[in-house]
Amino acid sequence: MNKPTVHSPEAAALLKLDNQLCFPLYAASRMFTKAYQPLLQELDLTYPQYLVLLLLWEHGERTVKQLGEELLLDSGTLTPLLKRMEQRQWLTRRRDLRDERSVIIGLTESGQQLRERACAVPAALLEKLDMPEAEFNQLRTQLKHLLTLLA
Amino acid sequence: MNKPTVHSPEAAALLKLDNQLCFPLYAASRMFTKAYQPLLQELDLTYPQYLVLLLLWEHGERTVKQLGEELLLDSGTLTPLLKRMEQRQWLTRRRDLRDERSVIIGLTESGQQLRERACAVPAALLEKLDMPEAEFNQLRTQLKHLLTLLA
DNA sequence: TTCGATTTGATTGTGCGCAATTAAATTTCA
DNA sequence: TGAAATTTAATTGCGCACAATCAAATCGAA
Repeated sequence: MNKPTVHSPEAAALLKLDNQLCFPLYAASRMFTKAYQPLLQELDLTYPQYLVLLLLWEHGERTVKQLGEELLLDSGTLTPLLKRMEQRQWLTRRRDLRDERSVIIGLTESGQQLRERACAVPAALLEKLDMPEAEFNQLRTQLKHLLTLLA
Repeated sequence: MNKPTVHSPEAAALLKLDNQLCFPLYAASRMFTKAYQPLLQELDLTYPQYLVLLLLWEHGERTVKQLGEELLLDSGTLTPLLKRMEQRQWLTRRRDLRDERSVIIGLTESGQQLRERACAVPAALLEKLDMPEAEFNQLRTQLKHLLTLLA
């Protein structure tokens, strides 16, 4: 089996945007976030901030480390993001008394209440997408599998 | 048909990260870019810069507008990115003499030559992924379809 | 117990990504 | 033709995203 080279037709084909997996992934991810934007703007949230709230609504308090593991984001991204959310009084940041290295993120009253306004967001996006449920579920499953290959 | 509310089980389920399509898309996109990173670093390229070069290698000269349409990026992203690539002498920027509003992006000699080193990148990523070709192709097709729904 | 290794977050610096605005060139059409 | 509308980039400002580094707390083995 010969390896493709720059001179081989295979290598040239692989260098075309149209044959790649990563580009539609990259573009669709940005377009999806853009589809969220008008809905999230009403809540004064960005998409990554919304993701943090999803986890807090679902699980209650989380350490920065846990949020990072679940969202695949590091402290260089999360620390300033969480500080902005703290300033807006949606969440609180405090050191774990049993292990002062950890910072525990919790919801404020406003943060809890935001959930009621956010509950309309996923359904609105589903409607925007207008994708058959079977296709949606299959794509979600495949993306989760891809993620296990990459993470 | 009742609309889901925050109190309904459906709405609560939709607010879980695990049931969403956008999050695995968002996470997989970032992890994919991270998988490219060590390979692109050898070429002194970021992933979006690599995308620009893919188009220039494939099509030759492109205006900023064309690059923006093909990559779904706007001038606020492309202009500084292209200026950095110009500084590194991979491409040239010049006004279209027939329409001074347009800026034409072309490859330098170094930019052309970079193609030979980049041709190994897609195959290396495929190997890293180690995904059956059928699954790869199906996922790519579905993501392209998703992109048409979103773009 | 103590000191080296590990864990955890914070900080710094660079590069996107995008909304909003501006400015210049071109096109349109009255 | 000439003013208004449109097109195209550039600029500005803000928020991620992440590599690299640092500092503090904790853990663990000798």
